[in-house]
Amino acid sequence: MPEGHLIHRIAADNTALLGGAPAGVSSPQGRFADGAAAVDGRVLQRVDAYGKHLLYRFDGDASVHVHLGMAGRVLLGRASERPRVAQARLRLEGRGSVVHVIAPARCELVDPGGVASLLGRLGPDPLRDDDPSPALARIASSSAPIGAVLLDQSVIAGIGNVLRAEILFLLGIHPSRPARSLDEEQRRRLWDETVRVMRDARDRGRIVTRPPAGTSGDDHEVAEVEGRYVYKRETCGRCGTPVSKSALAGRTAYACPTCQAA
DNA sequence: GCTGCATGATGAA
DNA sequence: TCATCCTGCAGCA
Repeated sequence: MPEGHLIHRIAADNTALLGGAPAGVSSPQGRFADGAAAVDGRVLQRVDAYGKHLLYRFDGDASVHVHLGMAGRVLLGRASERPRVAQARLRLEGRGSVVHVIAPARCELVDPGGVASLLGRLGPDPLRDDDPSPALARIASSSAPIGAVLLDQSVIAGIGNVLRAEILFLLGIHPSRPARSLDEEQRRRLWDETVRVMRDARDRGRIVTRPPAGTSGDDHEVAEVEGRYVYKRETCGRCGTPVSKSALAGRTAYACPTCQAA
């Protein structure tokens, strides 16, 4: 269930493990057998991340495009370990390491034209040092709620439901506010905060927006919620007001009625 | 055991 | 806006 920060982390890890060497490519589960056979044995140059998309770039202008959706996962390990081989849609092995891609929503072979059309559908990626101006222009002119605009991957690539909730909280902006009601300063801060939060999340491997208060529970789930202000919380992590939930762009949007101006 | 939801996206209506 | 696909899992019977 990865947002952009984890996709970038996965890309960097996969490149470090498998990049620059011939890769054994297969589809143990079978549904990507043809695509895997087409690049099996070729050199895997590197793995790139664009928003929530992964591109495994092979010699010969062939790439494997992976999108994990909500259920997908990527497992990394030594070639000897790793039990879940049978259900992997995509398996890559090289230099003593193995990568398993489990349950992706998308896994397909693409040529340079396919890569170009994919990238053409994505807005600037806060983790790629892209120029934010196209995204800020879209926000400035959109009458849709800012909470819906932030999930639109053609505006900004890589934001998911957790980041949307937490970034808007940090800015004190309610998700149902029309995007174009943000002033220039708010739009600039929105991009800057997004870059900051996503870089931090990529480096940590998880989204933490709320500084830890005391030393409490060792329960992982509890700790996860404690690191956030509103996402999936009952009460605001800053002021204690009950968090409000609403549907925006088909997903549950979380907000604090006190800290986030409507 | 079954249902529905989830850190996602698409295509039809 | 809805149905659908990818899977796992919490909640319920």
